[in-house]
Amino acid sequence: MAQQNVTFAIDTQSPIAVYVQIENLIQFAIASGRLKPGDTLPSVREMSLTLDINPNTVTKAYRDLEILQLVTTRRGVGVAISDKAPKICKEKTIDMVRGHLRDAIAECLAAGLSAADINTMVKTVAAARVAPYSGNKHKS
Amino acid sequence: MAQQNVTFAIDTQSPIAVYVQIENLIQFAIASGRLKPGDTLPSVREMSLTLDINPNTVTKAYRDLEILQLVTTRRGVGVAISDKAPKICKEKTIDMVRGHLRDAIAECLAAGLSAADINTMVKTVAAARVAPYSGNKHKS
Amino acid sequence: MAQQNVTFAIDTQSPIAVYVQIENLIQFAIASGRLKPGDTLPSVREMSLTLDINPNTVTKAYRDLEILQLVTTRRGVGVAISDKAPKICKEKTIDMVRGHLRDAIAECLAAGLSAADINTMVKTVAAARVAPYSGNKHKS
Amino acid sequence: MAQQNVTFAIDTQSPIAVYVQIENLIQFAIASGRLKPGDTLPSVREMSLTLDINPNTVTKAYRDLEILQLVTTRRGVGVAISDKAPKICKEKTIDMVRGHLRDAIAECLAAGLSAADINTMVKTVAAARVAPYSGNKHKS
DNA sequence: GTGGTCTAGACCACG
DNA sequence: GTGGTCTAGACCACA
Repeated sequence: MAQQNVTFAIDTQSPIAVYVQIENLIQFAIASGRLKPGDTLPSVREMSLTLDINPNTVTKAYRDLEILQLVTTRRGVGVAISDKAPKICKEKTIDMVRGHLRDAIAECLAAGLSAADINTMVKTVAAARVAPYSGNKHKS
Repeated sequence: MAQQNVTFAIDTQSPIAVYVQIENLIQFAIASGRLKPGDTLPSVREMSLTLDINPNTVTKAYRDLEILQLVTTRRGVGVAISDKAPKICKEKTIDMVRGHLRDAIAECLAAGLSAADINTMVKTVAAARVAPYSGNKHKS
Repeated sequence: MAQQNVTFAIDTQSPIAVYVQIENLIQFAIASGRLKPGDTLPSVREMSLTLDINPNTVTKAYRDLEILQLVTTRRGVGVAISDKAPKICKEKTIDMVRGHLRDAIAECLAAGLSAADINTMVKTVAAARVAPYSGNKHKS
Repeated sequence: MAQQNVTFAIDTQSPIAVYVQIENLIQFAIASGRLKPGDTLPSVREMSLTLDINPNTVTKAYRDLEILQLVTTRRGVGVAISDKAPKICKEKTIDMVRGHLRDAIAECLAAGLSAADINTMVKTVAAARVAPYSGNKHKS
C-alpha cells in the first residue's frame, strides 16, 4: 500500500530514451511482482532529483504508463499502480520481452550461428547475469 | 564472383532505422558466407527501387559499410565485398549479435522470468524461426 | 428545516475535480428541491470523513458555494442553504446543465453520429439512468 | 492517400487542454470517415504554425495518438492514419462520446429536469448545431 | 505538497 | 525537410 522502493538504474548514455527506461523499469517491477496495485510511485519531483533528470522526462514516462492503464494519477495526490496493472503487464511485458528475444535469436541465425551455438551462448549469458549491453544501433 | 542475390526483408515500421537494417542484413550475409569477397551489391538505384525506399538511405548504408571496410566502392563499377570483410564481419557481427542476445536475456530476467522460462522460450523461438518482432515502437 | 440527507456519490477517479463534484451535487439538490432554504449541510469534518476526502476539499466547495450565495456560513452553527439559493440555482444550474448537454451533442455530431443516432442514445441512456461515466481521463 | 484537409478549430481559452482538443479533432475525423487510413497529418511544424501553438504541444497529441495506435509515425517521413484507426476509433470514440452524453443526461436528471424536458432540449440543441459551450468546471 | 500544461530552445536521428 | 528527446522555467489546478 505504502510507497515502494524500486531500484532505478538509468543510463543516460544508452541509446534507449530515458523516459522509456523508466517505463520499462516500472513495467518490469510490476510484471515481476515487486510493485503491486496500490503501491505509489515516487513523486515526479522526487524521482527527477533522484535520477538527476528533468521533471518533464519523468512526467512523460508516468503519462505513458497511465495511458497504458498501468498507473492511476490523481492531481495533488500522486501516482499509484492500478489494479489492472499486473494483468496487463504480465501480458504486454512478456510479449515485448519475448519479441526482443525472438529478434535477437533471429539475428543470430541470420548471422550464421547454429542453434547449438545459440544455446551455448544463452547458458553463458544467463549464468553471468551481466550488465546491459551498450552497443548502439540495435534499438530505435 | 558476380552479383549475389540476398533476400532483403526491410520493415519500414520497425523501430530499427532502415539503413541499419540494410547494414545488418549485409553484415549477416557476409558473416554467414552467403556473400563472399568480390561479390557485388545491387546498385544504390536498383536497391532503392527494389525496397521502395529513399536512395539516400541506401547510400548511407553503403557508406557506413565502406567505413567499416566491408565493401569497396569503385566509380563506374559498383560496390563489392572486400577481402577483409569475412574476417571483420565474423568478429564484429558475432559481438553485436551476442550483445543483443545478452540484452534480451537481461530484459527477460528483469521482467521476472526464470532461467528455465528463458530456455523454453529459446527453444520455441529457435524452432519457429519467425519473422522479426514488430512490437511497440515506444519500448526499448 | 433541519439537516438533510443528500446522497453523495463522489468519484475520485473522475476527471472532474472532487470539489466541483461536491458543488454540483449540492447545486443539483437545490435546483431539484431536495435541499431547501434553511436546511443545513453536513459539517466539513463530517463530510470529509463520510466521503473519505481531504477536509480542505470540502472547505473549498463550501466556500465556492458561499461566494455563489447558495449557502451561508455562521460560526458555531454550520452551513445552511440560503433563501436566494433556489432562484439562483434554477437559473445557473439549468444553464450549466444545458451547456453540458449541448457540448455532448456537439461532440456526438462531430464524431459523425446522426441526429437519429443521438435520439436513440438519449432514450437508452435516460431509461437506464446509469452511473457516471468514468472514461479516459485524457479525453475532454 | 495524400494529405487531407481537416478543419482544425482550437480554442486556447477552453478548459480542455489544447493537445486533447487536437486528439479529439483527429479522432472525430477518423470516426466520421473524413480521415482515412494512409492519409497523412500535417507535419508537426506545419500544424504548430497553423494553430499558432508550440510544436511540442502538437507532438504530444501525435504521440498519444500513436500510443492509441491511431497513427503511425516514421522519422523523417511524417505521421499517417493507421489501418486499424477506423475500427479503434469507431469503438473508442463512440464510447467516449456516449459517455459524455450519458453524463450530461445524468446531470440534467439530477438537476431535477424531467425526461420530457431533456427530450425537448435535445431537439432544440441538435437542430441549432451550436458552437461548443465554453462554461468551465465541467471537464478536467 | 502533488501533477498538468505550455513555451522556448537546443540537439539528434532519419530520409 | 521530417519527428524525437531533453532541458529549463513558467503558471495553473488540486488536496
